[in-house]
Amino acid sequence: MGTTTWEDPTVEATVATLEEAVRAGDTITVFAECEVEYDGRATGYLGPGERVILLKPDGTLLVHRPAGNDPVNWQPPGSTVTADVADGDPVITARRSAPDERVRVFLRDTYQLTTFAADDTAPLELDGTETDMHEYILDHPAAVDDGLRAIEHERDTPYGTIDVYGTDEEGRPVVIEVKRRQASLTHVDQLNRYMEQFRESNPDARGILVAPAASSRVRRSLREKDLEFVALDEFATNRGEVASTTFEDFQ
Amino acid sequence: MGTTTWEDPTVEATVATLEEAVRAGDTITVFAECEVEYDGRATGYLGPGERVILLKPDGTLLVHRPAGNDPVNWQPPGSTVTADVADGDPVITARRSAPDERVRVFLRDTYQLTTFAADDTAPLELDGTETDMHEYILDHPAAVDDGLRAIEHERDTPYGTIDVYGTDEEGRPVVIEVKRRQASLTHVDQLNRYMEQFRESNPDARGILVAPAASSRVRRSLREKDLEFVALDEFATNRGEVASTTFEDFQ
DNA sequence: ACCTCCATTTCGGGA
DNA sequence: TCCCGAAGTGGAGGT
Repeated sequence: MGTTTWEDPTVEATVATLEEAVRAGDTITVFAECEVEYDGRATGYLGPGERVILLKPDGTLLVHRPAGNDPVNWQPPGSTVTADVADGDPVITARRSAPDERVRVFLRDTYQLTTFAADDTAPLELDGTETDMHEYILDHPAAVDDGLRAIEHERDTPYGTIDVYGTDEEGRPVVIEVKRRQASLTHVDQLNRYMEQFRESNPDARGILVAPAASSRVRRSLREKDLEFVALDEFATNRGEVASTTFEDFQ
Repeated sequence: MGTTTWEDPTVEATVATLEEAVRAGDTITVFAECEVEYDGRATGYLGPGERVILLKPDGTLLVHRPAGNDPVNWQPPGSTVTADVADGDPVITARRSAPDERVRVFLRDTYQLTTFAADDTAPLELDGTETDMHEYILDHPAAVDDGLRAIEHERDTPYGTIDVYGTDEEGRPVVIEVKRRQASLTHVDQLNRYMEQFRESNPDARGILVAPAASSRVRRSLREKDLEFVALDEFATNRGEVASTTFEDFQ
């Protein structure tokens, strides 16, 4: 709790502060002009520019430009972060193995450095995921097919995991693939992969793709493979509305 | 260039500074204890905790916990960011349409706030991508199949784009799907989708999945669909080695 | 705007 | 550890 900030720190102060903050398990930001080098699964180089660098106690390193959702360079959790001097400038190195890769940030001009002993244990509560949709179907099988029953969840097969499994009114096996957003051809592929295998031993099995919507192309592809589509609105997952939800709703 | 920092700003100063910095197009970080509410494609709530909030002039909002590569809450570029007061605390709101969604960050205790007029136009140079692997195959077709020739790149078909296309020693068409990492069942699906269509007019066409490795399940699935697998090491993309690459290599 | 597919995808769960 | 599939995926490129 609480932050400590250095403005325009010297090279020595930057390195010493980074080393100490990493050792202490602080969360750190650095505002600097820098160059970035990455070597691992791919190889990258980013020329000089002004960025925000974020270091976390779990070994995460993020380099953010002034635009874009994703960091321009990064190293995921589990990396080892060190600071030293090269060619008279501070260098932050984040390295990990499995895969063996390394990011190095060359601080050409360090404007500001902040350390922060952050404490955060609150869990993120998230509703409206695909799992929520699975549960909705388990609770309301008729929303997918009249007479659907004997429901099973996350059934493992040699060709992947079936989202929801059951039998229909006539006792035929039903394999259901659930998507929380617009269905695509890859989703048809996925269901088809299960069904090709499943129908070898259950020729009359039905395969149903459940999603809020599907293009005509997806629907055609399903028909060609003798598969079905059921539109189940995403709001079936009980999520709120942007316009009406307020902070108080969570209290 | 240069940063301005406020320590423990008042509620009024926080809101005024945020509004001014957003208007000015600054990149902003806030260290604070906060709660976060999200409503849009899904619905989320994150209880009190100490986090780093990053705001960018393109409308990006990121809320980072002290652990994890990904932000715990975010709003992608294009969002409209505003600051106001609710229940006596500063609130940052980032909203966008298409999809209509909103993130609100309730600052319960603002430790520090920094604004940064960052200038960064350097392009990221990245090698070792899948495109690089395509080019390697075009230059070294024998690495995939002896006698492979008449190579074409990114060949459009009515059912998707084929990574690499050619003919083999016997003149049979060859469709190649390239993956820069371990092949998975979804990659088999993708190649199979092209091949099902392609073989309707070219029954003797070969389909090859090229990747650094593939599980036995993937290999079995390929065999069953009369498709082939060729292991092509990722280092074939000419990328460097972690142990030997230095900053000087880029100069 | 929709669709497709890559990504240094990351992340979580299960075997 | 590997493998598989979801993600509020984001981002790019084409139509």
